[in-house]
Amino acid sequence: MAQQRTRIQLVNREIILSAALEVFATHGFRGATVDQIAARAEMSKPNLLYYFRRKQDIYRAVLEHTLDDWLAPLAAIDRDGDPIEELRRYITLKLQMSAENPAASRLFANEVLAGAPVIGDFLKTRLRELVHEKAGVVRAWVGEGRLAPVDPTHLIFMIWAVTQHYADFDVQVRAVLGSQVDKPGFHEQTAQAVLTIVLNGIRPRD
Amino acid sequence: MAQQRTRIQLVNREIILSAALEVFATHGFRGATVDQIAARAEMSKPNLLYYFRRKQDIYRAVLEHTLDDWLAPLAAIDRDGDPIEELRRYITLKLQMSAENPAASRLFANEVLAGAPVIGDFLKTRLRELVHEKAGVVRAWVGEGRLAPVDPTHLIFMIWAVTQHYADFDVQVRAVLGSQVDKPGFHEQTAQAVLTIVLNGIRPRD
DNA sequence: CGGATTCTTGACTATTTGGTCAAAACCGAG
DNA sequence: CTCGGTTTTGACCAAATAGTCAAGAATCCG
Repeated sequence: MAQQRTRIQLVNREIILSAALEVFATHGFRGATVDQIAARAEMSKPNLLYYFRRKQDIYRAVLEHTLDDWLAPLAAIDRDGDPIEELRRYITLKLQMSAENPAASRLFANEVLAGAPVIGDFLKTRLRELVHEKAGVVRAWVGEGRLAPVDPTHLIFMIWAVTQHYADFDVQVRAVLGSQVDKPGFHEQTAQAVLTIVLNGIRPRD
Repeated sequence: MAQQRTRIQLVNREIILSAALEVFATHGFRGATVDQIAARAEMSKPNLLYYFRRKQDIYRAVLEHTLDDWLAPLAAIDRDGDPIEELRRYITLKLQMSAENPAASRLFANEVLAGAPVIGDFLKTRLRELVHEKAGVVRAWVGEGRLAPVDPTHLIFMIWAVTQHYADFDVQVRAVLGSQVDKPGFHEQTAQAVLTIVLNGIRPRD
């Protein structure tokens, strides 16, 4: 009974996680309420608490549910590929994720803004190691003259900042750009603009 | 009596705004509590509510207190200056503000993440106008061949994203970089890295 | 079908939280 | 010092919120 998952359980846990993602992404852990999540999941609060006994449990589950996806694109950067092409792919992938799942980006933003009480360990271990590894790759590329001399870690931060900005600050972007955000081709135009600047910024000059 | 401000009032309002900035910046409006703010301001809750009658009033006051400063650097971009130098100055100034007053940056981040319920109008009017004006300046520079062909609005977004990232995601930056964040010269090194990539990214190529 | 198990929820509790109020403490001008 | 206004706070209230519980409804399995 402990680990057994019925079909209903699988379905309902998914519904809850998806509802909770939206609510936590908008208001953060402290600002979100269990009632809000239950309402969005269209079930009673006690029913929701039947699947996750505490608010914390839902929050942790949502975070874990998203953490791995988040790292995948960075992990995929290949030391043996062409530097500009690898970074183009990385930036494109991150922009795509921000566009397709902005709530995930906002969830992290809220968690980090609050001081990363839950994912602090993750940041200091797995994330840190991965960044150092990939910074090493970039550093090697720079050493071979295949990239302009750039600080590898700050380059990674910059890519995170820019790509996640379009998810986290969507409301601001909309306020400035208006309806054109929803026009087809907007994401491509954004990708084009970001790629132009960043890739030109790191392309080796002679 | 209505508008009269005694010395004590001026002092205490400052203390409250400063305490509230920290709390709202960390937990957002909904996640922050009046008790937390009162504790940080080292006064009783009723005393705090003597100066600001509602939580909303404190929040609005803190936001307004910070909004104008936030726009100043962008407003200072001068069409008649050298494009690269103007943007270097803008980026440097924004990075400096993020370093000196990270709480202000986080306050906005939280507000925008929550859907900008309070500053939504501001974003759609004053911010929008200012961005369009300065985008026009950048567009003119590009037209004159003094900058590489870049989308002006996305350039502004990119600068915001990168500069504010170091304030908003400070915890993450620290997790990855460790204690070196506190070493003297870190901010200069960051500015160097950011300026190198962005400015090279938009410098005209021939 | 029928009994055991799983799922669902109305009603409830304890705690937290935003906000009030009246009275006490404080302060500053005469 | 004294008196009027200002500031401060302990005690309180109502609403919101996390979480419980027992009992009813649905589902599964033989």
